Amino acid sequence: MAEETKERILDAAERLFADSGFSATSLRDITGEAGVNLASVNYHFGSKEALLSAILDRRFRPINDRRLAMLDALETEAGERGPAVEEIVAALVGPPFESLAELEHCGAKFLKLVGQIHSRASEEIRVTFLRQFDRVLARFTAAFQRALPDLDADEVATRVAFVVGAMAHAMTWGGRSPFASRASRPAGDSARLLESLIRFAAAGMAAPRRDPIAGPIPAPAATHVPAPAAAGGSP
Amino acid sequence: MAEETKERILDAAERLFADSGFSATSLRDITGEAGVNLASVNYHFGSKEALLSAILDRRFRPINDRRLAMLDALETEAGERGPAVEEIVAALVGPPFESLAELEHCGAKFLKLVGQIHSRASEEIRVTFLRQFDRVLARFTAAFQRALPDLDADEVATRVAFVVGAMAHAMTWGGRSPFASRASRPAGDSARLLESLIRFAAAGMAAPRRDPIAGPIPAPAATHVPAPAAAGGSP
DNA sequence: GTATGCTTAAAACGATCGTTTGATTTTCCC
DNA sequence: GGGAAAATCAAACGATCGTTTTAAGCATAC
Repeated sequence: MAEETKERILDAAERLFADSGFSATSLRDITGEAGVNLASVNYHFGSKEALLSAILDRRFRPINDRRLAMLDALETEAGERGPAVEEIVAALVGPPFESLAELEHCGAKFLKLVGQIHSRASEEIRVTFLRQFDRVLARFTAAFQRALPDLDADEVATRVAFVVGAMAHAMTWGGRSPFASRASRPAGDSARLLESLIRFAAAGMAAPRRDPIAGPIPAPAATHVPAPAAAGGSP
Repeated sequence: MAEETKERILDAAERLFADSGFSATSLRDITGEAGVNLASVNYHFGSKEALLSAILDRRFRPINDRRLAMLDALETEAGERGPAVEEIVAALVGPPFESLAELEHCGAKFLKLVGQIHSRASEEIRVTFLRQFDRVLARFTAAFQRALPDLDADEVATRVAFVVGAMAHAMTWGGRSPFASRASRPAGDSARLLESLIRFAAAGMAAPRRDPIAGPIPAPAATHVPAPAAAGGSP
C-alpha cells in the first residue's frame, strides 16, 4: 500500500491546487480528501513545496518530452526548409491537450493547475524545477525563427510568450473567458478548443512584422478619445 | 492623515499581491511595507478580501470605462460597416497598457496583479466585483462578431478568450515567457510590447475559420510520433 | 475648558498553518 | 515465523494567520 498512498496524495493535491491555488490549500485539505494521514505528505515528499514539484514533474515531463519528440519528427520530415508555423504551434500546444484527453476526468484538473503555475510560479519552484522549460522554449523559439525569418529574435520570443499565454488561459478556463456569465462550455470538446487555439496562434505568429515600411501603427493612440467623464459609467 | 493611510495601504497591498499573490501575502507584510498599523486594514476596508476588491476597483474602473469609450468612438467613426478587427483589439488591450505608462513606476505592479487575477479569480471576487467584465466582454464580442461575420459565435468567444489570455500573460511577464532564463526585458518599452500584442491578436482573431471546406486539420494528430521511451529524457 | 467623532496604537484573541515526534502497525525478506 | 525496514497513526509543536479589543492621540464644535 506504499505507492497507492503517494498517488492518492498526488491526485488530491493536484485537484485542490488547481481549484484553490497553492497557498490557499492546506495539507489537511489534501490528506482529508485523499483519505490518508496528515503526516504522510511530509513522510513521502518532505514538504509542501516538494509535493508541488512532484505534481508538476509527474505531468510535465512526458508533456515536454512529447513536445520535443514532435518537433524532432517535424524537422526531420520537413528537411531543409523547416516545418510550417502551424505545425510548430501544434507541437507546442498539442501535448498538454492530449494529456487532457488521455487522463479524461482523472487528471483533468491538472490543466487548471498548469494555468495557475504559468501565472504564479513562485521563485523557488521556478529555479529548482522548471528549468526544463528553458530547453523546450529555446528549441521552439528557434524553430519559429526559422519559419519566420522576417521577424527579429525579440519579436519571435514575444509572440511565443503570447502563444503560451493564450494556451495557459485556455487551459485554465476551457476557452471561455473567466468572467463570462454564460454557462461554461460542455466538457469533451477539448479537441475543438485545441483546433481553434492552433489556428489562432498560427495566425498570430505569422502576423506581418511591425513597420513593414515605416510610420506609427494607426490604431490606439491615434484615435483620440476623451477620457470618460466621471467614474461609474453606466451601461 | 486619513486618506494618506488608505492609499499607502492600497499601494503596498497592490505591490505585494502582484509579487506574491493574495493568499501568500499577509496583512502584516502589507502594513509593514506601508508603515501603518496592523489594525488599519480592517478599520479602513473591513477585511483582507475587501481590500483586494478596493484595489481592483481603483484600477479597473477607469480601464473598463476607457475600453468602452474607445469602442464607442470607433463604432461612431466607422459607421455602417463597423470598426476593423485591429482597432477593436487595440481598444480592448490598449487601456491596461496605457495605465501602465501613466502610472509609470507607481502602479506598475498592478499589471502583474491583473494577470494573477485573470488566472485565479477566487469565487467571491468573481461574483461580487468582476461583474463589470460581463458588460465589457459582451460589447467587444459583439463588435468582433460584426467584423468577422464568417465566424460563428462560439468561435468568436473562444478567440476573445485567447486574446485575454495573451494579454494577461504579457502583463504578468512583460512579454517574456516566465521560464526563460534570459534577463528580463528592459522596462519602458511597453509601447512596443503593446504594438506586438495588437498585431498578434488581430491576426489571430482574423484567422480563417475551421474547415473552410472540409477534412481534418493536418497538424497534430496526423503526425505520428512514437511516445518518448522512458521518463527522464535528458537534454 | 470639555465633549465628540475619527484615526492610530499596542496587545491579544482563537484558529489554522506546515512540520515533527514517538509509538504502532504493516510489509517483506531470510 | 522472526525481525528489520517501511509505512501509518494520533498528538502535539511553534509559528503565523486574519481579526478584534481596548486605550490613546487629535482635531474640531460647543
